[in-house]
Amino acid sequence: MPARRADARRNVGKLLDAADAAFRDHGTGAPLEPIARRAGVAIGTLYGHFPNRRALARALLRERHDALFARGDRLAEDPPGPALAAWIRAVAEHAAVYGGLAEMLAAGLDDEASELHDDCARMSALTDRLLARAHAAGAVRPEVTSSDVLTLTTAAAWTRAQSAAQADRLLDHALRGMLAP
Amino acid sequence: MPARRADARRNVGKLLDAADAAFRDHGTGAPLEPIARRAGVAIGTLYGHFPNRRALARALLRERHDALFARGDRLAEDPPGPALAAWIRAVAEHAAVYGGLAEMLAAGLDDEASELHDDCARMSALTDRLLARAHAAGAVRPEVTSSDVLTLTTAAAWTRAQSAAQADRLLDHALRGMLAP
DNA sequence: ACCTGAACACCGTTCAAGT
DNA sequence: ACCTGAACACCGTTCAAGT
Repeated sequence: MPARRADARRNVGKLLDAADAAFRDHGTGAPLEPIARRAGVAIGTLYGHFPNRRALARALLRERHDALFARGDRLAEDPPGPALAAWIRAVAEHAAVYGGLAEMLAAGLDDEASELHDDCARMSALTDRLLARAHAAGAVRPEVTSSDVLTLTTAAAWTRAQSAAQADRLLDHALRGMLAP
Repeated sequence: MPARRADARRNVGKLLDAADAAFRDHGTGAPLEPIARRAGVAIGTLYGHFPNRRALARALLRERHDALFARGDRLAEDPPGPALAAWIRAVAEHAAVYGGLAEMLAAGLDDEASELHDDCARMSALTDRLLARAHAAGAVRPEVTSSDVLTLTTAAAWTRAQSAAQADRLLDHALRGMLAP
C-alpha cells in the first residue's frame, strides 16, 4: 500500500460508497459518471483510482470477499454434506448483492487478466476443497464434479437477482439431486 | 397483415437475416446500426419496421417459437415424466440461441407490455400443462411448482450461453431432485 | 407508403492543463 | 501526486425532408 495524500484517500472512500449505492440500485453496469458526481469528484478522478469497472468492483468487494473466504474456511470443520450445501448457498447469496455480479464473477474465473480473477480462483479452490471432503464422506453422488457445483452456484446467484425465494427453491431441488440418496 | 410495398417486404427480410447473424455473434444486445448497414438500409428503416429491440426479437423468433409450441403440444401425448423433462430441455436449448435471450424471455413473462409477452405466456402455459400431467401421474415430487420449473428452465438457458455441457449437467442434477424418487 | 441520414442525447474513456 | 473537465468516440433514437 503506497503512501497516499489524505484527500486522495477520502476520495477513494467516497467513490466506493457512491459505487456501492449505484451498483445496488442499477447493477454492476451502472453509469460511472453519476458515481463520480455523487462522490463529489470529477470523472477523471474515478478513472485515476480505478482503471476500469472490474477494478472498482474488486475494491468494493474486498471486505465482503474476505468474510466469505473466512466462512468457507470455518465450514471445512463442519459435517461435509451440510457444509457443502451451506457454502453453495453462501456464495449464491453473495453473488446477488449486485445485479450482474454473477456474470462478472463467472467471467473473472475464466479470464486470468481480470482484476477479479484471484478472488474467483479462491472461491473455486474453497469449492473444490469442500466438495472433496463431501466426496470422501460419501455425502455427494460420485458423478458430481467441481464444475457442477460452480455452475449451480452461479446459476442460483443469477436467479437470485430476480427472485431470492425462487433461487432458494432451485438450490433445494438441485442439491437434492446432487447429495447422496 | 397489411398490404406492403414489395421493397418494404424485401427490406424486412434482409433486416431479419442481418439481425439473426448479429444476435448469434454478439447476443440480443448487438448494436443496431451495423444490422441496418448489413441489410443495406438506413437505420431509420430498421426503426420504421421495428420500434424497439423486443419487436425485432419477436419477429426473429416467430418461426422458432411456433416450432417450440408444436413440440410442446406433441409432448403432451408422451409419458408425463419424460415429456416434462424433454420440454424443459427443449426450452432451455431454444433460449440459448442468442446470448441474453434467457433474460429477455424471463423479463417478457413479467412485463405485459413487452412484445414478447404473448410468446412467453404461451411457453408458461405449456409448462403448466405438462407439469400438471406429471403431477397427476405421480411422476414429480408434490412440492414442485410451475415457477420451480420455469426458474430451472431459464437458469439452464442462461448457463447454456456459457457452456452447453454444463447446462445439461445442471438439468440432470436438478431434474433428479424434482422427479419422483 | 416508405426510406434516408443528419441531428440529438447519452455514456465510456482519455489526457492536457492545473494545483 | 492528484484532480479537473473538455474532448473524443460510440451508439440508440427521432424526425424533417425526400421519393
